[in-house]
Amino acid sequence: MYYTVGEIAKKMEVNASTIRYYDKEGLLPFVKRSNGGIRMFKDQDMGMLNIIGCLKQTGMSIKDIKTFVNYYESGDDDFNKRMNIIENQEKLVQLQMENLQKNLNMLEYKKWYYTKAKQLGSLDNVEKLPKTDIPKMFHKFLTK
Amino acid sequence: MYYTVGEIAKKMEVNASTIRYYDKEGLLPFVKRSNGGIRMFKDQDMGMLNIIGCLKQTGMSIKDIKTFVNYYESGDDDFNKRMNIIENQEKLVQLQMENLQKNLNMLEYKKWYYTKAKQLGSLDNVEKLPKTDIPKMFHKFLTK
DNA sequence: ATACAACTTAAAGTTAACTTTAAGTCAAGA
DNA sequence: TCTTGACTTAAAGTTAACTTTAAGTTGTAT
Repeated sequence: MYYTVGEIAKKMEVNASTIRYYDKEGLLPFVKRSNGGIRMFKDQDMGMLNIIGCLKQTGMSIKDIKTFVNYYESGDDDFNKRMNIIENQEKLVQLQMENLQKNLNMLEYKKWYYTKAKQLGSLDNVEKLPKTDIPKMFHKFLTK
Repeated sequence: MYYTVGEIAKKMEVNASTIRYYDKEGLLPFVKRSNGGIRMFKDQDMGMLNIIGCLKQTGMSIKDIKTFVNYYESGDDDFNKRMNIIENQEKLVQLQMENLQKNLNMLEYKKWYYTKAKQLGSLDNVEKLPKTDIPKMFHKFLTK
């Protein structure tokens, strides 16, 4: 069972031209062609397409994804290189999540701030609140 | 107490030219100038700089941050607009985190996969494993 | 008063990751 | 066989968010 570039694009929820671009950049060396030159994706290719999508969604550049893909082409003999890339990416994702969590806390603070401003009638009145009236979790966001 | 563009850039861990670019794009209408034209940042400005940094780090475009900032300039009278932006951004951040978590799970699967390949001697041997030998949490990543 | 590091602007340059265009080819159905 | 929608490539275009450059100004320290 084979899939065309358009079918794969739909599955991956990207533009077909994006898939062609990835191919041109060397991310899809495993994709075979028909006699007429049409790309023929196999079910078996989905594993690689998914990991490529995963690396892309977690911020890896096309260039670095290419490096990763090329370790596959060079055979079965060294899992460590691929493993290192995966483990490093895992650490990067954890950092991204920690950073997002910090930013989420800041947004929570701003929400509290505006809610309080509505209650008290103005932003100035929130600024005048004693520190004891500000939830402890928000103290780190105070500028003065 | 005033800070120059360079001092603020250091605090925010960005290039000074980035701050100037943000100013040019209308993100910093609250920054006053000296008679000679030098930007003078106040401690009081840090709150806005921090929320700008937060919105930027969570993926908001310069254009949309500008919209948010402009609600401040238009005064104290409508917290709802700012609140809506903050709440919407919060939802976006939650989606980002959920997405990162899914990708982290995929990376975990790949790590398991390579570890297993090392144990069994080849990638093919991992492919041959019966489903019962694959942790349940990874079943969703199986392509066949 | 002079030096000099850091500031100023406008404009041009950079980068990554697509996206579009143009001109043509493939392959499945009527 | 013909039509037609989806495929092909190479090359040019787009976008956002900076970053650099050039030429000049400011302000602090000696």
